[in-house]
Amino acid sequence: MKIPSVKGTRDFYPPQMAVRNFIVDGWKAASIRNGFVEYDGPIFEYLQMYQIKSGDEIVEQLFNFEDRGGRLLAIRPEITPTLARMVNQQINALPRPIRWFSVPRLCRAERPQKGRLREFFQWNIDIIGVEDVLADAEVVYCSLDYLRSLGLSSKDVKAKISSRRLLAVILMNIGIAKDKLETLYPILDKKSKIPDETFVEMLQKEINSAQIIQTIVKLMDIHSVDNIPSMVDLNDDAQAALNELSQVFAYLEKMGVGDYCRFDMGIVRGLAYYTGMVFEVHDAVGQLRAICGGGRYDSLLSDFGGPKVTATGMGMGDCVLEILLRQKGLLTDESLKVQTLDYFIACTGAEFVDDAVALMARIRAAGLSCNYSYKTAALGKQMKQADSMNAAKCIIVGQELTQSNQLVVKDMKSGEQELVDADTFLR
RNA sequence: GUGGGAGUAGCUCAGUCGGUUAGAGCACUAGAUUGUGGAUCUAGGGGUCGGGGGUUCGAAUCCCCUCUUCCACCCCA
Repeated sequence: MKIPSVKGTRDFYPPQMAVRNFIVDGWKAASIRNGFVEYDGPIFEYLQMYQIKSGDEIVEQLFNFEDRGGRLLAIRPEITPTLARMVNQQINALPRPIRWFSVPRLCRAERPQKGRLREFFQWNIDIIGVEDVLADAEVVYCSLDYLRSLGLSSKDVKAKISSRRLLAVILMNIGIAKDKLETLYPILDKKSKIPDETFVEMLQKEINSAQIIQTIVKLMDIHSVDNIPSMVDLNDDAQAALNELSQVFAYLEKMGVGDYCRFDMGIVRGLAYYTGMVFEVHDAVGQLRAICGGGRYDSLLSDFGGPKVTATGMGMGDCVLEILLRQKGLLTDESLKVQTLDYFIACTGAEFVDDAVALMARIRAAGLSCNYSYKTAALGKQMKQADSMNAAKCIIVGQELTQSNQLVVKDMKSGEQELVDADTFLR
């Protein structure tokens, strides 16, 4: 009986594993050079943890089960609640600021589609305990630093940045009632996916004033915070929020990634818990879903029973990223090389197997990678194997050993070979 | 959860007005090549045509159900 793989999961055969490692290794390297340290938690938690942050509707979107002790558990669909729990548990002992990263394997019981599977990896970085918007800028920078290191330029990807706080005060400044905000957010968030007429129609259902709608439409089209004051009369609250976001852009400019970044009021993000800057990185064409997203969430720790501590962070999944990298041809042969070897040992007859095995052990003990063929048949076959394993060098153990105690060492790239004394080799 | 496209060898696919023993390229294995790799040539293995049911003398082909996958919605932490 053949059992298929489960819907929305992937098997990582060596070539796919090479891609995954390429992505994950890059994430870790970027985290470390940006001054983050790694953490991880369990892959399942109490179901309740996810209900706290996302409500009861979330239950049907994650994999949950009851253990033999009657505990209601869920496989983690995100790691932020775990982070909040872990930080809260040791909040007084942890030196601040907390700059942590993780690359958790996550599961969500959603219908799979392009760029979204039921099991995936997600890079998370978070800075906890820094109120300055410099931390927000750093989170954006870190994401872009990674993408840039892969060879993605500002023509390939764009960081669209906004601010929940600014959005709220601007909308109220132009005459939107506070209790209308929550119904408007999803509409603004959809703007980039729908025709302009549809956008206006949706606004008309919520807003009576044609002038206010007109102002919103205009605001949605601007891509620099500098243009906002000329379009809206700002009160002190709004001016403060604007200054804050301007500072984020100023920092990003200083960090050298200003050309990747632009203001976009259409970035709202689904989660209600964002309190300040929010951002998403998209492919420049806008054909894929977001590559990454994040923002400031100042009440998350307190939602999980901890103190009110400010935080900002970002998550980036591997699915969309891989699609983009393939589209841009950035998964090179070098990055996808499944195996490389320092040495491959070929021997020309069964009488040399003992010598070859001893040599193999000596090379491996020296910390170098080495492989050999289980068959001593045709030398050509063994050379072929050496080639397919990407061996840098091939050692031929044969008559030279009995005649003059020498090994043939062949450089597979140049094709040149030399005779080396067997006793002094690697010693 | 809703709607649409697709499923034939490990991969990419051809093959349907229903008809003999289901094909190609790539990949894999072996040989040409028993002391020299990437190339070439030759041969071979590998398929219950996604699964189940139905129509029929006869189904990869037509019908129904189901599973998987892709795409668009819902949602997106």
